[in-house]
Amino acid sequence: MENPPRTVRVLLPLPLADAYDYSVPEDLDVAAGQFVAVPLGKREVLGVVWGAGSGDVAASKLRDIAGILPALPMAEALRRFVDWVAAYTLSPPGAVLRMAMSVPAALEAPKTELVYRAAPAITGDDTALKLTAARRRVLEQLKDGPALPAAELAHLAGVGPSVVKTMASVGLLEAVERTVRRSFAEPDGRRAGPVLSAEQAAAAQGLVDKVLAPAFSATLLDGVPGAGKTEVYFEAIAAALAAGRQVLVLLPEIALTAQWLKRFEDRFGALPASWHSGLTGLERRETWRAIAEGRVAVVVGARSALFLPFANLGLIVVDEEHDGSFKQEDGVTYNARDMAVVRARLVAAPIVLASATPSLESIVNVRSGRYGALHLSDRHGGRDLASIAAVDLRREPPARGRWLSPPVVEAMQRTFAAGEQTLLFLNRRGYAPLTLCRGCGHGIECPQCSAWLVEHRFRRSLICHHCGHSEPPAHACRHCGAVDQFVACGPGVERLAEEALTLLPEARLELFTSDSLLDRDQATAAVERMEAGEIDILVGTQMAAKGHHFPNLTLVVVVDADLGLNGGDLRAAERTFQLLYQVAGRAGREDRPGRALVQTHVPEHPVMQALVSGDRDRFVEAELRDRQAAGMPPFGRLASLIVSGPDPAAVDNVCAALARRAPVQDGVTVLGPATAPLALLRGRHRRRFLLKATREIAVQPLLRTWLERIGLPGSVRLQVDVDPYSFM
DNA sequence: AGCACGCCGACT
DNA sequence: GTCGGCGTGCTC
Repeated sequence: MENPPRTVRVLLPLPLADAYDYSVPEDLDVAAGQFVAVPLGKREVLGVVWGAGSGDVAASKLRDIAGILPALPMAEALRRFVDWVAAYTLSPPGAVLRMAMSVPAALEAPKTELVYRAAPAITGDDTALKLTAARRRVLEQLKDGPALPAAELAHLAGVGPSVVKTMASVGLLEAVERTVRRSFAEPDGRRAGPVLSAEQAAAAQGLVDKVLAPAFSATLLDGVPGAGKTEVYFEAIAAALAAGRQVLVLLPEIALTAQWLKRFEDRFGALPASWHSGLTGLERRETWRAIAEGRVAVVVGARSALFLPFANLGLIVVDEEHDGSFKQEDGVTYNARDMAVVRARLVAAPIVLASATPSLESIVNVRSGRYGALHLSDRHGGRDLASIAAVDLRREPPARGRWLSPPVVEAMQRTFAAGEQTLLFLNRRGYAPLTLCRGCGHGIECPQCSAWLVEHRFRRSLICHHCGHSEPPAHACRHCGAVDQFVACGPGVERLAEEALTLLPEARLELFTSDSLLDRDQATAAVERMEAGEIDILVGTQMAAKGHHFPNLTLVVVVDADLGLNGGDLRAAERTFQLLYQVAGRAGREDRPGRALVQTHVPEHPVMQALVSGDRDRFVEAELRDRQAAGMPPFGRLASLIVSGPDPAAVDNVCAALARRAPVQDGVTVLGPATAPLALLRGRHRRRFLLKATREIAVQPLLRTWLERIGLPGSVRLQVDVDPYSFM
């Protein structure tokens, strides 16, 4: 009797609702986690065996698995992580799997090369075969060393390539096929670390204990800038390395700098593997494989590194854990910091969340006992925190058409005269955020978004910061036809640079933005010029503020501290405080505290008060009270829905259907539909709903029921964002 | 995500 | 008359 066909569920890296069943040919031996090739429609795609067949599709529809890929199977913990993230974010599991299969080339058989070794029965003093001097040198070379490729062997033995070939053909050498593997430098966890202060040593020991446990734990490492958080978590990394476990360090992309890598190399004698958008295809493939095979011990990367196939993960570190860029906003919307905690739990490993300005979420998690906490209150090098002063723009406004107030100008002049460096910080790219026509008063708008086009003089174009649309600067107004009547309104970093140069024409000034520094190398070079004192004034966006320490930087000017407070979303105050505190912390050097001048129209605002007084805790308490009173995160839960489409009527229809079926339940509030602040984005009209729930209520089942039977016309998209950060 | 099928404008 | 534009829908 014939066996019934075996079937398995195969998850495909596509945004399908669920895994598909496939039948398994007799001659294949499949196990959960294996990467397989399967037919899908007319093509063949790669997927992962997710488990036993579900049986809920007709046997006649089933197709055979085409083959098993010669790659290590995906570990169960990673498969469970994919399912977990999908369920939490309400994404199709395949869309999450896609992030865990970002390097399909790494699943193919690795390249091989022929290497040569001495044939077994032959030794260097066998005289039966013609052992010329050249041949003897070749065998000598192989005597104690590894097998080698022909070219390398010939070179090392000082013979021509033909000698090796002939030796192989007469049986003196034996060719073996070997897979080509890039080797990775091995950071040394046993190297002596720096001398730590008593406080640092105690915190480090706390983390080391967690690593040695080894079990899931989450610890918030909270320390003022300069307190040596990095040195402390490096000790945890050292312990993990010594225990033979892998380590993942997540950094915001922008903080993944040459300076951080150098500190790591100084401590461990080798660079970690880094994982970021700038890797080439080959680098990705080799790194991915080496991580899966456990040949890479430490990976530092941006949020996408969270989905790498670690063989033996023993520690996760999330540095700058408060940073908003851990939240992915497109595709699967997930927060890499929060999901990192989940991944740590699934592999039973400790996680360290480090920050000088922890998120309110993490602070509340510490208070509720879910996370442990370690505090560093001293600045290790004896360097004092910069003194922060607010400049009241209402009392001391800049000159007309200028953006720097008199006290700031004076401070810049003094700093320059003293041979020290200034950072002008303005979180706004380009020359001017708005271009108006004097003739009719119309601003130049993006044709596909409800947003102004930002003038970029550096790139000679008007650019939409939301969709990337760019057009040449106009001469005639499209509305009234007036020629050359355009006027730039408001400052961007480029305009600020112009002003700074009119104030200090002899100063060496550089722009530090993603527009002027096009890649990692250029950014590194600019940092090096700044470190070497070849720059007097650095004008930059937050790119300049994160992940760098400049020893001769003594003046930091926050040109528009109110910028982040506008719009007034949930996290505006928290985010502004974190950013400005971090920027201000750039000022100061070993022998002298720096100054930070914060230009604001609202010096009485709690954020400014907290910055000036240095009283972070009071600010945090006030903010927590407000959030609790409003039932907002971290005390309540939020999920946002964005309905978008090219046809506003179709979008409104979907919104009406959603509004009719909105959940009605104690502890749950649904706000909307409302026109999104970015009402038009890439030609799509957008409406928002916001679901607010108390902390005990899981929003996912609620959302699933709500959205279950909402029909979407093809052109209308519905985007779900659990724990939203952006309210645009 | 692809790749088909499908129904309306500019070409041989 | 067809070639082809991308809207809509399916893939175990």
